[in-house]
Amino acid sequence: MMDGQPDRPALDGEDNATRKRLPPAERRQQIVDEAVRFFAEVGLEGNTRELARRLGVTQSLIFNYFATKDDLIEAVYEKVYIGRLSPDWPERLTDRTVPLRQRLLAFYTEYSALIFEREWMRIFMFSGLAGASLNRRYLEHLGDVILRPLLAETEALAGSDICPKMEDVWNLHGGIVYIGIRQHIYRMPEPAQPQEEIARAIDSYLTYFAINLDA
Amino acid sequence: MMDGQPDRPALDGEDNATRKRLPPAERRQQIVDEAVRFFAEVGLEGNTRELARRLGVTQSLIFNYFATKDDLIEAVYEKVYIGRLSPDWPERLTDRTVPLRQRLLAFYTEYSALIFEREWMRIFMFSGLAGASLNRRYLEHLGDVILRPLLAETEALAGSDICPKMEDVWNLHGGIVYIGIRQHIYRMPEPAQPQEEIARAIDSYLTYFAINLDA
DNA sequence: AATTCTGTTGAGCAGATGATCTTTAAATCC
DNA sequence: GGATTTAAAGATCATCTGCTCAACAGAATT
Repeated sequence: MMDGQPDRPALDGEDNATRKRLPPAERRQQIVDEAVRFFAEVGLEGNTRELARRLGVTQSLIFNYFATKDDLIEAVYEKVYIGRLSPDWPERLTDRTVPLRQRLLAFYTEYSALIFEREWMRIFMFSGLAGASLNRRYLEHLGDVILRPLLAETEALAGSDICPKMEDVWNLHGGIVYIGIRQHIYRMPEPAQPQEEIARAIDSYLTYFAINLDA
Repeated sequence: MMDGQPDRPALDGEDNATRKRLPPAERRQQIVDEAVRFFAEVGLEGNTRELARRLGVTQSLIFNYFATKDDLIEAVYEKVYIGRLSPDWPERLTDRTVPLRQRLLAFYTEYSALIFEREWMRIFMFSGLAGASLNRRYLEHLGDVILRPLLAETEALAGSDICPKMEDVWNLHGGIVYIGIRQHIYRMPEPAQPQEEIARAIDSYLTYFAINLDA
């Protein structure tokens, strides 16, 4: 710093009292939480000084909790990826006492509520572009525990002469995810009825395989 | 530079002869071309020294052709975005002497050949994340000149009681584009039969509106 | 109240990065 | 062939950025 100004700026309001001497676990989490917001906004190349400014702490403090910036980013990944895929979905998706359409609606209603979130969408995209293996692993996992079972359910009910394939399930999934991409990556206006949009995508999928929407 | 090494590194083979004193227009284009490849690979925050190294020129030369790095990025956008949407598609998509399925297949075959390209896909995504207005403008344009006409064509042929909406067209489009995203952003393995995948997405779309696939 | 412990700060380093400017040398003109 | 023009190189600046470390001060312990 040229002018001798320390890295720690004037605090912007609110947390003037809470700023000092937090229990390490709490401070660490505070840093990760803010880092998620920050990196989601500006990208993973956002600098640690700006992040520190937003936290109302010095930049050096961050390196007290994370040896390197990459470690911090790793913690951000963890925070963002963990728990995104609820483990009970595979079971609920294959519960044949419930109509398939209803299962699909339930799943994509919950799932879209989880992922149509600016922070998740953008960090997922940033990390994907950066080549993080987490993305591929996440998608492979999704393919295994959600989409593949879904294909089996479709096969079990398919009435037409068209044989369901994995690509069809990916197409259903992609069409729905693209709603979130348009909104949060390209910042297009939020759709008026995202729920209905999802429902129509599901109906289109089911209709293609001549599956009755009521069962 | 600590060791007095100039910014210009040893040339990597091939262009040892062509390296000097090109006509300005040619050099400028050479820089933009390489910048597209480079930024597509590492992101828009890729540094100019590395870019210069790849070009086999000094870093300062780049600033002889572009006042700022932002100007260079602007030129990259131009190069990548220009001509991506062929002006004769709106006409061909509305040519009702051809079956709609055939028109859709022709369009998405050509369009996917254009956009399922790593450079385009990634620069489009990088610029979208960076908040470049070009993205939104491009998508709005696409909506106006491609998707909206497509909706009209669908309406004209729709046989079922379901009224086609713009969201349905976006869903078709999104599902197809997502194939490219999976491949080039998340680096999933290339689909075995992208053409067939596209055809099935189109058929699913048409079937939903009870449109005969042959007309 | 004095001491110890430790979360936090302040100052600064080394290397990276966008940008500038003087100098060099390849091509063109006379 | 010498002078002129102008791409391109070389050197360097100011700032930024990840990271380090000694010093400080708030809280717990005795």
